Amino acid sequence: MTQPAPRASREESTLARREEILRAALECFHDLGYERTTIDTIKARAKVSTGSIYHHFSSKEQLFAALYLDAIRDAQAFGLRALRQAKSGEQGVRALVGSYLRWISREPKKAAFLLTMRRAEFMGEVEAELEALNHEFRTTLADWMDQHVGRGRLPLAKMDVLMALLVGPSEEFARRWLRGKTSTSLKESAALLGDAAWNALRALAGLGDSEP
Amino acid sequence: MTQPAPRASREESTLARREEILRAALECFHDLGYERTTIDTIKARAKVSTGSIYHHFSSKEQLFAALYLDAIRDAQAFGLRALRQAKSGEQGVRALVGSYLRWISREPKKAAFLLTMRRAEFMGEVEAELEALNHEFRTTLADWMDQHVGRGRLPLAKMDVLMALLVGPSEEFARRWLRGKTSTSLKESAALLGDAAWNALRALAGLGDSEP
Amino acid sequence: MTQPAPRASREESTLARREEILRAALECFHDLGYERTTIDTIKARAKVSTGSIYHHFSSKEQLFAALYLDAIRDAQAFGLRALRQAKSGEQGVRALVGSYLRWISREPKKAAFLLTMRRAEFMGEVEAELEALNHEFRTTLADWMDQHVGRGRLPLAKMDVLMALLVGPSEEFARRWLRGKTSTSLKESAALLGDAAWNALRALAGLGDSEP
Amino acid sequence: MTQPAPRASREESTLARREEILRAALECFHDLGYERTTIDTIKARAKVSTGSIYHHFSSKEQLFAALYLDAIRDAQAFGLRALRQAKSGEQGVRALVGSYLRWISREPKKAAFLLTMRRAEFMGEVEAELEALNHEFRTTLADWMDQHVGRGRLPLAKMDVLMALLVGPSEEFARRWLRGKTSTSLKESAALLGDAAWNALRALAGLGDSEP
DNA sequence: TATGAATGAGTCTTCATTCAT
DNA sequence: TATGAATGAAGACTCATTCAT
Repeated sequence: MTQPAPRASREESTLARREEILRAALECFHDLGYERTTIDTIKARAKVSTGSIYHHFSSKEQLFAALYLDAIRDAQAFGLRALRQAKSGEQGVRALVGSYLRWISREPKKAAFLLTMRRAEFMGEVEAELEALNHEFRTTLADWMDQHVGRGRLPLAKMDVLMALLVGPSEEFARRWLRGKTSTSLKESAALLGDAAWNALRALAGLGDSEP
Repeated sequence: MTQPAPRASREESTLARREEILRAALECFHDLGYERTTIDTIKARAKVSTGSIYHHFSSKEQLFAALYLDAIRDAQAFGLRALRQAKSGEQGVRALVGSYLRWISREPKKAAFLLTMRRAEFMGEVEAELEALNHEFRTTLADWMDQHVGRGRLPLAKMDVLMALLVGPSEEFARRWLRGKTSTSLKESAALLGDAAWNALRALAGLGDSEP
Repeated sequence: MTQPAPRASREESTLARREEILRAALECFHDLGYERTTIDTIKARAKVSTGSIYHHFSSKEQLFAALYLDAIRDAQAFGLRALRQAKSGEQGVRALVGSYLRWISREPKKAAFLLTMRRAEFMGEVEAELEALNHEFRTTLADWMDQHVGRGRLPLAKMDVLMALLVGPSEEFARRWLRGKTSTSLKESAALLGDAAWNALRALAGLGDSEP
Repeated sequence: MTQPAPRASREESTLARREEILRAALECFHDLGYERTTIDTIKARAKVSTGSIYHHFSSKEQLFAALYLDAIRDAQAFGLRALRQAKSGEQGVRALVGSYLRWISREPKKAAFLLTMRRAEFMGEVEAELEALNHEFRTTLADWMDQHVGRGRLPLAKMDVLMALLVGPSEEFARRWLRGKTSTSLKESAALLGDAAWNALRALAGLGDSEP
């Protein structure tokens, strides 16, 4: 049932090396930005050889894109997990906002990557995967809303704005928090941002002040 | 007897050339991104010489930063003008949101620059000016709130979150709109985003459903 | 007999400007070297405009060459004056060495220029003048030797070596002194260097220990 | 069973490439001067890539400095070897002068580099090594003098001047010879320059006409 | 797979020089 | 004559990428 030891160890170390490169690259991009980060910078931080980086990633842009995908996958998984466990509409919205902020505080570098380093030009190679992720997220969210908020209550035309109202404030606040420009902590802001998200949703869905 | 013409023409053409470079650079950065835009690209689009670009801007990064400052100055001026003309709190908040969205639809490239191209690494040289602009904006907004919403109603600790609630949704929506990913137009979204901003402010300030 | 004032003042100021540029350029080249000195550096130090520099000198290389000529003319004039006043061979040789060292201590930057900054590649434009200066110096010196040391005592074949023996040590010492690498002062060294020059000349000329 | 060949070949070729670059650069600098030599010139003459030059040397200036160090190391080693083999003071001084001139005739380009191309501005990066070389040379020479000329006969204060008297004439003569401005050959001049050096040393040390 | 020397196209930037005012 | 903005050729240098070992 166990795999032959040597082979596993080879694969493990290979995987570990790939992870190490990703980790180092994330730090470099975060600290220096895309253009000030060179393959040499990453090589030095990851303590691997140039060739090793190119063995795992086909180009600098692709490495960047891989990190972006990684971050978005992480954040979405975190959010969806919270949503699925929620019993009511209100609880779900608050959980979504809260878990997003919690993820940001746990993975500030990934979050900074997601929120401030997007490079549309580099996404070409991973666009399909990116689309798939976003589609799944939006579909899941829409389904959940149908169930918990009421089918048909949110016309498609308003979905765009709704998304912006749900995540916009959290992302904007997080962006400022990541720059160290807030006096409020992420945790403190979670309740207020959750309130606002829920209120906005209620208003948009034309619900009364309280759910029956 | 005075000779204003020649002198003015030299100064004018000098200024014009600077503006032309900025305009061309904005387009290039917008269309190609920072790293795919070369000085040669800008030079060709602005129809100036390499040296001329470096006569007006000390580096590619500084040119980028100048554009960023330009955009932020533009957007803030637009928003503050709307705010100052407002007679009531509600009107002011709606005007702020509305005018911001209107500015975005009028200057989509500057807006894209502001919302999607920020490069913290490049701001070093203009950080002071950037700080000054932001400080003035926040101060003006806070003063206005004191007057129209009620002094003391918005504790400082909540200002961070309030700002995020006011502009976050508009910016998030605009980001998606600029990417062509929305089915709603900016204009249509303005009312909903204005509602939401005003509701969020009311909730945060603990105001009742209607202002007396 | 006097020239019209305005004209004189114009010419004077023009000359003064030229001198000012030369002075500034000498300092810049001395402090920074040729390639680290830009026209802008000189312009800033001389407090003149770019155009003004090009009004007086046709190129950076020519300005450099002008300074070189200036320095060599200065040094030679100084040396020849001393030589002409000498009554005997010994006195002449010592005076030559001594006055050279004195000039170096008075004009250390010009001396450094002469001794450490020669750029053969740049001398093209002033080669003729340079040749003329050197020819005159060598001729005068040879004539003087004929008179004071004895016609025919110094075969032409040995003139090369003689020149090296007369000025080589002083220049080598001066080079080190200019770099601040000597513990002896120029003044202290003058007597020893004068002795050596005279001894070397005597030996080469096959003279006895003392002149009759 | 061992595989020394491939590994050695990699190292060898790496070293060889570095040497090749140095050789080509020496020729280029010699023929064209520093500023008229471009990296492209060197690359063409050495038949290597631009990147390879920068793999071995961090900048054009540093490449220049490396050549300077190389030349000085070469010349000093040559001189010191001659000195060490000498049995007496006189023989040593003559050997030093003679071997120096012989080195110059064998390595005229390196010698020209040393004697006419020094750029103090570029030495920053190799200053320590330069100091070390010069210190070793002077120390060795001083020790040798102590043994062969007589301890204490040469007060430190005169060492500066002595050095200038020993090498100044040879260097000055060589400079003119390298420019093709001498009618005497290096070889012919060696005897005269050796005589003069020895006489100057004797005079400075206060020795009589002949060593006992 | 790993390594790191080699590559060379591509860029930013500099700076001597010109010239309209 | 003086000015300094404009020019653009030229150059140093970088750095992603390749590939022989």
